[in-house]
Amino acid sequence: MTVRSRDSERTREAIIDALERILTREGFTGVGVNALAREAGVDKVLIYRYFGSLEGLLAAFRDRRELCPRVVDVLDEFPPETPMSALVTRLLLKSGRAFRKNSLAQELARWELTDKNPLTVAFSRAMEKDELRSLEERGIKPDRETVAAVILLLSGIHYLTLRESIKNPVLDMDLNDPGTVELVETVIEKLVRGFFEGREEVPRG
Amino acid sequence: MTVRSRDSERTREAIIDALERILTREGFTGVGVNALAREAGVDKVLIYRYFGSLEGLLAAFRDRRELCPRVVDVLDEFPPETPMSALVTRLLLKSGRAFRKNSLAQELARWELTDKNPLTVAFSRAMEKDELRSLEERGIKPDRETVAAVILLLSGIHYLTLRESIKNPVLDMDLNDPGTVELVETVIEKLVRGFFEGREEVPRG
DNA sequence: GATATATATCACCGTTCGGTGACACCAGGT
DNA sequence: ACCTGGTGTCACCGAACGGTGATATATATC
Repeated sequence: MTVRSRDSERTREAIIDALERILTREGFTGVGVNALAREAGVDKVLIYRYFGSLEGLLAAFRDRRELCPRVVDVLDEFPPETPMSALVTRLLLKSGRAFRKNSLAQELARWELTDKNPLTVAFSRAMEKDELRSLEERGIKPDRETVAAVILLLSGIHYLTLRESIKNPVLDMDLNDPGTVELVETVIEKLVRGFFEGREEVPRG
Repeated sequence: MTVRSRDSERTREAIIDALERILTREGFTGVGVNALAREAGVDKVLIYRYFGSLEGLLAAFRDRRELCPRVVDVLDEFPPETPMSALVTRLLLKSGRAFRKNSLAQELARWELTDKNPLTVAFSRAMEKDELRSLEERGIKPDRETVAAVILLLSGIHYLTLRESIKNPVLDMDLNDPGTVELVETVIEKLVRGFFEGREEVPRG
């Protein structure tokens, strides 16, 4: 065989890239030292050498890749007096759309539901806290119930997306159909609006 | 080795039982012909003989086991004039609690998010349609938006449950803590109530 | 140029995987 | 007694898995 690049940093990147490709293409079930080495065009011993173990590689991936797209800038277009319900609705829709377009994030979410490792844990943290940070950075400090509502709805969106992307959609709800997406988004909007309207009447549970 | 029971029906059951045990104990990643045969105390060739393939075994499991607990009888305690929002809320909470107690259903849900086979497809169908049938059997014909709302919230509940049962809870929300459960259930109740209140004002979208 | 070190390759280990062919056994009917 | 068909056991296959030790080679230093 031809001798390879002899540049350890390049090799590391090649392996991390391979992980990203395999994860996106085949999902977490395809992730293994042999498959990774094959995909990277590299001997598998280098994975152990540079990352210690598969877990180490996952940690390196976590540290060098953006795991989920930021949605912080979503709310800038809204004037400061925009009501909470509109903000939250907008946040959920935008976040859901971004998730639907991001195969890597979907595979990570799938993995995080089945396995616990440095990568999935980090992904969880990043994914969930990002949404809330985008609110808090604007001085909005959501209470526990609001946080729970956002998390619950976002989780539902993720669930439907994952089921759809494996071609086993929930109740034949095809999220590729614009009409279905509109339906779901309408429902989200109504749920959120009703939630906040109810809370204004009863500010303390 | 000692000669085995020589009762094909018993053997079939033993294999199906082994599948149920492995699934409950180790999840879908532990399901394979070798592991199944080992667990059942049976030669793996019998799996192929009696079920044709692993897929065939999954189909047999689907046909002979109750995949998810029925919640049809949940609503009987309610008088017929009970408002929709109360019915739906009650349905979601009951269904969520049942799911949280049912390890097998959780593993099937996990599987169904990652793989598509006769068992996961059947589980999906059973799980989702069961909730709606329990409404329809009472003459309640929910419209598309209500269906979507129920599905979305139920999906969220499942997501949180799966994350919690793998000890990677969403945003440190521990569903074993009664307070957290109460919080989530309160939020569900408020979301649903607000949803239906908003709809009464605007019956046509 | 010789040496040392980092780098990459190769060969191999034991295990598990999905899958198959050959054989042993027991029960039934004829 | 003899065959037949259903049943269970065993041995084996090629492939892929995670993991490791020994070896070649390029580059940097002296």
